[in-house]
Amino acid sequence: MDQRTSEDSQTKEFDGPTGCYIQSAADDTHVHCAGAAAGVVMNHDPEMLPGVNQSQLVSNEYLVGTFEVPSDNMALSDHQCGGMHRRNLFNEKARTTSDMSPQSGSNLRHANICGDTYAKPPQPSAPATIVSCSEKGRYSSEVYIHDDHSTQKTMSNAAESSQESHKKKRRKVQDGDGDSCRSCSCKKSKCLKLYCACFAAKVYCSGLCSCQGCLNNHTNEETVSCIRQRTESRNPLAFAPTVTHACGSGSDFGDDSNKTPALVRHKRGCNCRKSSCLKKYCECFQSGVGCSISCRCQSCKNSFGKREGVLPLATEKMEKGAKAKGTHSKEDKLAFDKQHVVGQSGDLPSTENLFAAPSLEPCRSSIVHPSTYSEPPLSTTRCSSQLHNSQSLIKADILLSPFETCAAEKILKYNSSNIQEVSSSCITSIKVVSPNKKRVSPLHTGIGLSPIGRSGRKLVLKSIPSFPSLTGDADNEPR
DNA sequence: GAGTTTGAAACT
DNA sequence: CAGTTTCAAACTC
Repeated sequence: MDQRTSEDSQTKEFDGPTGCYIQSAADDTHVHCAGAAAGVVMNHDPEMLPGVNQSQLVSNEYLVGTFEVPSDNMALSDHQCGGMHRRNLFNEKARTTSDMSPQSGSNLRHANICGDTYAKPPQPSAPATIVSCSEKGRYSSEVYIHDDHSTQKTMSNAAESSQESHKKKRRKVQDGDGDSCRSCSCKKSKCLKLYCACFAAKVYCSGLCSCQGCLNNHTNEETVSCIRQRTESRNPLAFAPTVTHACGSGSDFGDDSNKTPALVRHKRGCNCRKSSCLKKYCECFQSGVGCSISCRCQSCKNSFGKREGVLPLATEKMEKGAKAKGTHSKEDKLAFDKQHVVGQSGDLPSTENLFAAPSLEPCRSSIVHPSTYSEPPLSTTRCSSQLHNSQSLIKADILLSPFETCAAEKILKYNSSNIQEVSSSCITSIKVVSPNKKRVSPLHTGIGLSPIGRSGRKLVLKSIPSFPSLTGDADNEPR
């Protein structure tokens, strides 16, 4: 039965943020994506490109073809795979082992086992998928990925064992300390939304994952790239690290050694209501950092530092002085925070504004684990090179880069021309723990190093337009 | 291991 | 932009 013709065997989902259609069918896998960098026609849907053999199509960059993999050998190394990253593998549809015909050609699989996608477990409910991306006609190329049934079949063994250890793996992974151990268990998002920890971390899903219908793999580079761009265009901070370490003294740990340094905070903060920021539901807690004024949590009891523990820099020093005399109640602190934040925001962007700017992106990439970060880091040199004088610095500070915020501070402080030195030491993201980037709260300051706060001097930032999209404006910046 | 809870992300 | 829904991880039993 050709399930592609069956209406009830298909589901189509329009991915609003990405502008893509993800269409699922019970029997086939299609990725149709007019992606940003597409220009690649891979293994095709024979219905769409009749007469073209799956192995005949060659991408612009990689050979697209098939190769044989023994059914019990799922762990070819990336080296073994060579450059054949783009291959027609989709694990979407888990086939029962009874469907397999090892004696036939079905054990000659189109397997995407390169790199971190090897040994990817099959996707039990995985549907065929069509991803169709179109963005205002920008893209003219398409990517077709035709799922080969045998591909799916061959993965089922791995899937079973993978599913078995799913929970253990998940816990283990998340107890880990880096992207190298990241995994996900996505079932519906196809690992193409920020729900997916791998996608959010800009890494491809790996054999550690137990996701279903995963499209976040080397095979779908174009699709992933397309959707990443979409996601990022919607929220420039979508892939920014959530925990940052602003520049400043390393001794800023406050009085409580159990608390994280005041400058290490979740960039957007959490929004916890019931967990009291004491469970891993809380992104701050999960990241091992205290809550900050950026948070909107209720009943914060974050053991790494309660919400009131971190104030915008404008108030931080004042607060330190206050702490020496005693602690504030939370209500007092909140009132205190609000007062100061509002006071600042009227005249110029708060430091969180600066950090929340899309410009964080260029610098983020430098801190993502290189082995797992799947895209070339954006140039941090660009950021630095923009800072040739105070004027351009300030502009860049707003429009481009978070570490330039710090650079701006120092420059304004010292009127120094050693921008690059400064910027390189400014904001360091210590961990990409929780990839979620939902809110960009413009009015609070969590980790900022506001020059205002230190000197009381009001900078000439208020006339600077709010944050443009990262890609566009950043690219337009003078270099 | 299944079911529930939680809060971020996505959607309307 | 606020409210709602979806999603996957965290958690509980």
